[in-house]
Formats: sequence, structure tokens, C-alpha cells
Amino acid sequence: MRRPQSAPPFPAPGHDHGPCVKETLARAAEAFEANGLRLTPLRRRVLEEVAASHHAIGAYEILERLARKETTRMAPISVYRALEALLDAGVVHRLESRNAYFACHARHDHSGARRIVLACERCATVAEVAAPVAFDAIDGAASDAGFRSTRALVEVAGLCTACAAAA
Amino acid sequence: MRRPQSAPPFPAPGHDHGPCVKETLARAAEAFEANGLRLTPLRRRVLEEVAASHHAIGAYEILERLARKETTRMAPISVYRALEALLDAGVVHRLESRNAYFACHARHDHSGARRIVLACERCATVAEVAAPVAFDAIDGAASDAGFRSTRALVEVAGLCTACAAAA
DNA sequence: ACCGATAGGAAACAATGTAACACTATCCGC
DNA sequence: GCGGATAGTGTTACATTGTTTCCTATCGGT
Ligand SMILES: [Zn+2]
Ligand SMILES: [Zn+2]
Ligand SMILES: [Zn+2]
Ligand SMILES: [Zn+2]
Repeated sequence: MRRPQSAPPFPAPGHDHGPCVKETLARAAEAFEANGLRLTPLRRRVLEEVAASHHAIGAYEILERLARKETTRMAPISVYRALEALLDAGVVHRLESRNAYFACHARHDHSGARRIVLACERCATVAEVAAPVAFDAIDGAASDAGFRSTRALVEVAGLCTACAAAA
Repeated sequence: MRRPQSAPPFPAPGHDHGPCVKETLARAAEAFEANGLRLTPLRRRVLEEVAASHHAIGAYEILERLARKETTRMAPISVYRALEALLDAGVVHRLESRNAYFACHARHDHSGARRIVLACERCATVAEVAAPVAFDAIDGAASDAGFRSTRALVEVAGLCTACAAAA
């Protein structure tokens, strides 16, 4: 039995999501602080929208949701700037294959980022898991082709536990 | 020495590209034929633009280049429709992390598609290489998280042989 | 001749992302 | 406290990427 039990499970459909959000907000404050930056109200509001679920959400969807709550409608660029700061802080990631953004709900060490992204095709839930072996294999395959890799993007589509069971 | 010598090298900067194009066109004709579809003039022209280099190229860049050659300027949708057919035929792939398209210059079996994409950050050349071990590791990591993967996207950024040597 | 499947033209639109410029807020050394 | 540097935001307009809708043409089989 070589599987470590510490492997983070895919987020369950009906789990208590409050702590997820709270923890993410806390980590964000910490990360900004550590870099001499600020988790401003704008950034916090954007992060709250992203972290409100375990789904990836589009920038304009964030814009819409904030507009519904806040009487004033901000410009797209404001959302993108906030997202950029959150991406840099490592508390939000981008799902490249869908032009969407999702909150990082795990306290993983942000440097290196050798994590793969799992995106359920049915419920749209997104999760990250560490996969050092996979990245080693990718680097190996790249170097066999004479390629020196600096960053690898891995996004997996499929069915999460709950959805696979329901299917 | 377990590395098979059959590993396709990254395309060299000054290689004779004529055969690459010719072969890709031939495979396209074959693939369309096999599916009861047609490699029409439009599709052929789009494919020729994509296959003209080993770079990934945007849809609107294709549009521009064809417009320069052809007096008449087609609508974006025409390019996208041609691209869709070429993607379905497996002779063109999409570089998701850059919203761009590149020709498949290898006669790999299109089913399964367990290949990773290498994109040089300096010269923009793109290549695909098989990486069954990497995909096995990805599937393993996914399944450890209770996720049943159906498709994995792997895009690696870095430096190709020539560019690494020049750096 | 007719029909369904394949292919494409035309116009408008939708979705996603940036540039440029001005202005305010905060911090830090003095 | 003052003054400059850096960080952060508002506003406007623009750039890039991709799609919807409706219609026409062509082909192959019956
Ligand atoms: Zn949660
Ligand atoms: Zn699911
Ligand atoms: Zn070539
Ligand atoms: Zn290169």
C-alpha cells in the first residue's frame, strides 16, 4: 500500500464550503503581506467570487456577479488586474483550456507548481493534485526530444467521484 | 540505454520543410477521404498556411495571410470552420495555452492522442512527442484523487535544442 | 427529380483580454 | 511632516478570439 493517505480528495458535492473560503482568504492575506502587497477590498471581492465555489469561472462572470451585488459596475480591466494580482499571489489559478479562473483551496507550496488540474466534465468542479511522477515523466519525454522544459501545463478532463458514481 | 532512437527530434531550424508540408497534405487528404469528407480548396489553403511552419498560428493570422495572397478576404467563420474540420481530421492541433493552431507533422495514430506538446519560448516552434509514461502517471494521480480521466492536456514551455544552445 | 448530408458566403454579434492616461493611496527615508 | 517612489484604481477606448443566424450551393444516392 504505497498510496499516501494525505492525498487530497476531490471536493465533495455537499461539503461545508465555509471553511474553504475562509482558509483561502486567510492564505491570500498572508501571501500579499509576504510580498509587501495588499489584499485590497477590490481584490478581496474578486477572490470571494472566485472562491465561492470549486468551479472555474470566467472573468466576465465575476464582473456580472459583482455588478449584481454592488450597484456600481466595474470595468473589465479592474477584474483582470485583480485576477493578475491573485494569480501572482498563487491563490487563484487559471484553467487555460477554458479561459477561466479558480481558487486554490490547498496550502501547497506555490514555487515549482508541479500540480495537475482535474476538471469534472459533468459538475464542473476543479481540483489540483500533486503529481511529481507525472512531471518527472514529462520532463523526461521533453528532454528525450532535446527540449529543456521550464513549465508544464497539465489539465485533465473526466469525471469526479460523485459524478462517476451517478453515471 | 533504454531510450529508443526512434524518438522524433524537435524540428531543426534550417531543415528542408517541403516534405513536411507535402506529407501533411497527403495525410489530410487521406484522413478526410477515410471519413467520407472532402479536403476542399478552402480547407487545403488553411492547412497550407498552418503547415507552412512548425509554429502555432492564430486564426486571424491565417485569415491575414490568406487575404494577402488572394485578393478576396474571407470571413473569420470560414477559417474557423476549416480549422474545425482539420482538427477533427487530426491534421491540425490547438495550442490551448495560446489560442493558436499548429499542423501535426507526424503520422501518429490519432486515437487516444497521448502526446505532449512542446513549445519553445524563444523560437516559437512547436512539436509533439509521445509520452505514455507521463500519461500513465497523470491517470494514476487522477485516479488517486478519485477522478476518472478521459482526456489529458499537456503543454510544456521551455527551450528547444537550438535555442538552448544559443542561450 | 428529389432528398439529406456536406460545405461555405455574409453580416452581425459575443466573449475574452489590453493599452493608455490620469489620478489617488500608502509607505519610507529624511 | 515632506517628497518621492511604488502600488493601486477609474475611465475610455480598443484588440483579439470565437459564434449565431440565415441562406445558398453542391454532391451522392434513390
Ligand atoms: Zn469547498
Ligand atoms: Zn463531477
Ligand atoms: Zn518542417
Ligand atoms: Zn527554439
